[in-house]
Parts: sequence; structure tokens; C-alpha cells
Amino acid sequence: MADPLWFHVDMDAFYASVEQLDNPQLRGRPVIVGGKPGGRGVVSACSYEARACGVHSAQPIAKASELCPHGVFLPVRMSRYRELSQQIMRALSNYSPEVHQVSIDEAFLEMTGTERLFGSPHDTAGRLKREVRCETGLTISIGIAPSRYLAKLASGYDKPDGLYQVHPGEELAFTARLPLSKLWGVGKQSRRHLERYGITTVTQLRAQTIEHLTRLFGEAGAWYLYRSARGIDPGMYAERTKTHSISSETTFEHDIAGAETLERVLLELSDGVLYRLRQEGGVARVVTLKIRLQDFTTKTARTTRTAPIRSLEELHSTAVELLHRRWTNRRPVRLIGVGLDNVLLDTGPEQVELFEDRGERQRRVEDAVFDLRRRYRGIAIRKARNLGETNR
DNA sequence: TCTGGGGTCCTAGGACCC
DNA sequence: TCTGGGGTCCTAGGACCC
Repeated sequence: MADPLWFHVDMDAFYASVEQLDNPQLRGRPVIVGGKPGGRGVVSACSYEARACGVHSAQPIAKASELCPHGVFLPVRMSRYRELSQQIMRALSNYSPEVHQVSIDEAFLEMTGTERLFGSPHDTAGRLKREVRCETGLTISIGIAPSRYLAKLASGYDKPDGLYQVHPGEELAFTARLPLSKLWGVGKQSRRHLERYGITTVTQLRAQTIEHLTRLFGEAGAWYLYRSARGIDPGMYAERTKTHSISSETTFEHDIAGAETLERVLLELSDGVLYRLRQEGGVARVVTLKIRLQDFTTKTARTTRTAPIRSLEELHSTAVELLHRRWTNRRPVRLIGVGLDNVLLDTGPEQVELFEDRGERQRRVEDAVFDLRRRYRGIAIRKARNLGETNR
């Protein structure tokens, strides 16, 4: 049987590269994609020219414009990025029947046993890079390895326009060369925790016993670190869970202290969440509410309903209940969000007898509205209450 | 520096049942 | 009367990723 072989494809500075592709005058210049300068946004993506100034993603826009005053600041154009992403994913599917897209700009390709068909993996990856470049004008980086985890680390090793292969047997040597921060899943907090025990490199991490790591990080965290330090896939994308979540949140330009405004914003957010739920044919019983206050403290409230959410009215009123349960001191709110958890695919006939006629009628009306909206994209069908000013 | 929006997964404690 | 241990469900919070 052939050795397992994976490609990880990662697009380089994706949003910023698309902007430079669509507007050639931006090529070679520091491009920063994200919220408006002066607003409360952060950097979503930036070109390598901007990175040279110290700009990086998730950085507050205010800081980025300080570091890079001559930068070109642009808003996010998600639909355009999605278009190019799809084009690239199509190109990838010519190389493997198993393309697992994990985000808008990344995918894994199962390449096990393709050598007889395509030739050496390294040459194949090179061909794939040229093909994407030729078709879309964008560069990608590819990591090749015996597992997804190592392929992911390898694609980041040689960015941008990179191509790097970890051969079987090189797992330990390859991970030993990486800084701890490059191990996927080891963030700031974990590094800070490890540093307290004098662990700052992958080699030092590897020297720890599983018992010691368990005391520091709990069982799941310990095994994750133990395996990833040895180049063994810790199970990053192992088993897809059956349920997922759908949520929507918004940060206000100015903090809001009025309950009525918050409730109206919750109606809008609930509407968006329910629309996505219906589009994918899901059902959910768990509703979550999130608020963030001026001092950045974040509170969540959650409730599990006995029956699935059936209407916008139900979702909205549940969210409002949770808001009043959690927002007791009425301090100004910076962010508010609503979500559905444990979303399952709607299977089988619903138990109609559990629902009152009125709820059922309401659901049918809403279904009709959602259907209209699906067919006439962009049309605004909203509740009258939702038409007022929302202060965003 | 003054911190988005969309997610996933884990932990800990309490309630409840056997 | 006082006391187990395990399992499951629920809620709140937090780390991490793109």
C-alpha cells in the first residue's frame, strides 16, 4: 500500500493579493484590507509590503496606520474573494478527487497513490502552482507531507510562493527547526504558560513527559502538544463533528446603552442567523447571546430549548430574554451577537403536534419570505420594526 | 496598540439519575 | 443516617484559528 501523502495549499496574503490583482497600480505597494481607518476594525489581511512595516492580521487598524502611514487601506470584498477561491478550488480538484477546503484560502489534497499518474509529488506541486498562477494570476504555497498536520506546517515554511516537502522519516528534524509559535494550535497563552517552565523550543517541549504536560494543560491539551512536538498529527481535522454553530455579531461605532436599540439589533442579527439556518436545512435548540462591554469584558448566556427554534419571533424573543438575564448592570455595550449551537441537519418529519397552530402558521409565512429572498437576492424584505435607524 | 467576525474545541462545576 | 462513583446534560468562559 502506498504511503500516505497530503498536499496543503495556502494562498499567499489572499485578500490583499486579490486587490493587487484587480488593481495593478497597487502592486508593489503596502495594501491593508480591513475596517475603515479611524474605526474600530482590525486588519483582515495585508500584502508582504505592508508586513515589512510591521503590519499583521488581527492588528487594530489604528496601529496599522501608525506603522504604515503610506499604506493603501481597503474594505473587505468578500464576494470577490469567494469567486477567486472557487476558481482555485476547481483547479485543485483536477489533481485529487479528495479536496478538503478548510477556509476561504486553504485546502488539503489527499494525494496518496497518485505518483504513478502524476509523477513525483514535488513536480506535481510545481505544476499545480504554475497552473493556478496562469489561470488566476495568484501565487499559492504548497506543503507536501505524510500527514495533514505536517503538510500544513510545511506550506507555511517557505511562504510566499513556497513549495516544501517533508519526507517520511524527517518528521522530528523538521519540527525541531520550527519556533514554538509555528506549531498549529499553540497560541500566545500556551506559549506564555510553557515559558514559565523554561520551555521555549520544540526540542524542549519534546523532552517533557506526558504526565508533566497533563498537569500543566489537562489531558487533551497535553496529548495535543506531545504529538505535535513529535510531528505526529494531533488530530487537527480528524473527525468532523455532526453539529456546528451559526452566529452573527456586530461591534458598534459607539457603545450603546439603550435596551430598545439593542433589541432591534438583535432582531436583525437573528434574522440573518435564521436565514442561514433555513438555507442549509438545519435545526437547532441552543441559543446563545454574547455581549462585550466598554472594558472588553465579554459575557455569554445560553439556553437549551425543549423544541427546535421554528420562527424568527422565537429566536428573537429568546435572545432578548438572555440579554436581560445577563445585562443586569446596563453598562454600555460595545458588541452584541446571537448564535445557534448544536445545529443539526433537519432529518425526518417534524412532530407537528408539539407546535401550536399559530407557531406553525408563522413559520410558513417566514419560510415564504426566506424563499423569496433566496430567489431575489438582495431584495429587502424586513419587518417594519426593523426598518428604523440602527446606529452602526 | 486598544482590540472584527466567523467558527471549533476544551474545561469546570452543578444538577440529576442509577 | 451517611455515603460511593460514573454518566449525561447543561451553562459560562476561554484558547485558538483564518
